[in-house]
Amino acid sequence: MAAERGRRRPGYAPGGRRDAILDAALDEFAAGGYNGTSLAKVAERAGLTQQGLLHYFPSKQALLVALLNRRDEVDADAAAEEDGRVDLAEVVRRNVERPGIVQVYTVLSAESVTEGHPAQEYFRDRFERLRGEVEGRIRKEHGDRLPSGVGPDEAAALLIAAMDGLQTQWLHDPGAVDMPRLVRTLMDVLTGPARGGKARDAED
Amino acid sequence: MAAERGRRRPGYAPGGRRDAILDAALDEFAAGGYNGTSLAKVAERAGLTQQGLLHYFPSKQALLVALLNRRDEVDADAAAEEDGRVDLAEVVRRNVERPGIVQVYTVLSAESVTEGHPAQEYFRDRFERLRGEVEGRIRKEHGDRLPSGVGPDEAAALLIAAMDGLQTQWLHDPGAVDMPRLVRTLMDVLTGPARGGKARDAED
DNA sequence: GTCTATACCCTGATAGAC
DNA sequence: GTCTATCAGGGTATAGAC
Repeated sequence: MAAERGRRRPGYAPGGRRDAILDAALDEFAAGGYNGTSLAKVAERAGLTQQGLLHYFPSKQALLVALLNRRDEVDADAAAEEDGRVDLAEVVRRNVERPGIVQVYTVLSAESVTEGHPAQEYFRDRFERLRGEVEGRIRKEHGDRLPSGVGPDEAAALLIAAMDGLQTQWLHDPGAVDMPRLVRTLMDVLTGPARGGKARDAED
Repeated sequence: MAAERGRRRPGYAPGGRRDAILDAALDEFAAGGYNGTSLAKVAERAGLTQQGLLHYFPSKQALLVALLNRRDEVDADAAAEEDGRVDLAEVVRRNVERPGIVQVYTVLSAESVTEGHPAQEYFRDRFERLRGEVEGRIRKEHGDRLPSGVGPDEAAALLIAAMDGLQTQWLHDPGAVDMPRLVRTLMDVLTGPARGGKARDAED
């Protein structure tokens, strides 16, 4: 389902040029943002020239869009594997091991609020979809009103916001915030006192 | 206290060139980020040439630093007026009226996690200071352990994170999230059931 | 499919006239 | 204090050889 997009997709297999370029773009956009990264840098990391890169992606903007779409496909595949669940605590645990991914996401989601940024629509839609998914999951698990008195829609927006904000703090100073623990804490507090399975493991 | 910095500060008064340039830089950095903004654009908005601008600020980096420092002074003055309190709910209420300010902050705080960004140190320090201030305020008002069982340090990191994350969502889609309401909700939930003065006003 | 060559514009910054 | 002139470099993108 997430596997076909264009007609034939030249070189999607591992080792394919297209994917190598997208990998390089991910690293470079993470390191410098979209505006701060040149096609030449991406190309060099992928092992070809800037003009060679433009054979696969006709413009810098197209490269960014392709990168974001690929991310969605990977996520969709992963979600399918674990049966459609959206376990935020698990997402956070994984993210701590992948600072690169976290950094592209953090940088691009903020950079894209600027005028005419090519990822504007992407992130607006993504936030909307994400809020809906998390809200639905909360509603299914805890009902239409959480014990804390908070609505599932509010809890969803707050959880997503906190995760993003914590990522920014964490990227600036990885030792300063314990993301998995804090997200766990917030979930516990939102979903009400001593509810939703095993609460905290450690005592403090 | 926050009023002197250099020796004499040429033209700090309203109408002063220096301040006009910083105002322009604020708007332009908000619209395009640091990397996405040229000195020429800032200069044009301020009503002089790029080279004229460089007479006041020797480099683009110096301009950014000056901008961030001025923001701190303004904040410090404002905080002094209301007697050192850090009322987050009030901050959010005000921010909704100033999308420009919110946008520079959001864009720059994320952009500055990139390699070699000139505002890295500024934001790392700012987050650290902010966490400390909010934690201290919570501790003074609610004690060393909140009724919810959450520590003041955790609550501080979460509140700041949620505010920043909500700003990003809000900038992408202003109608999608009610920032003041959501922050209020989070504060209530963190500080425990029906504590901390008047809880929610509306019923729903 | 990948390269060289190159067009064309924008960038931050310097030198120096007025 | 502000401008014109200018530099050296880098940006995206196109044309066309191989």
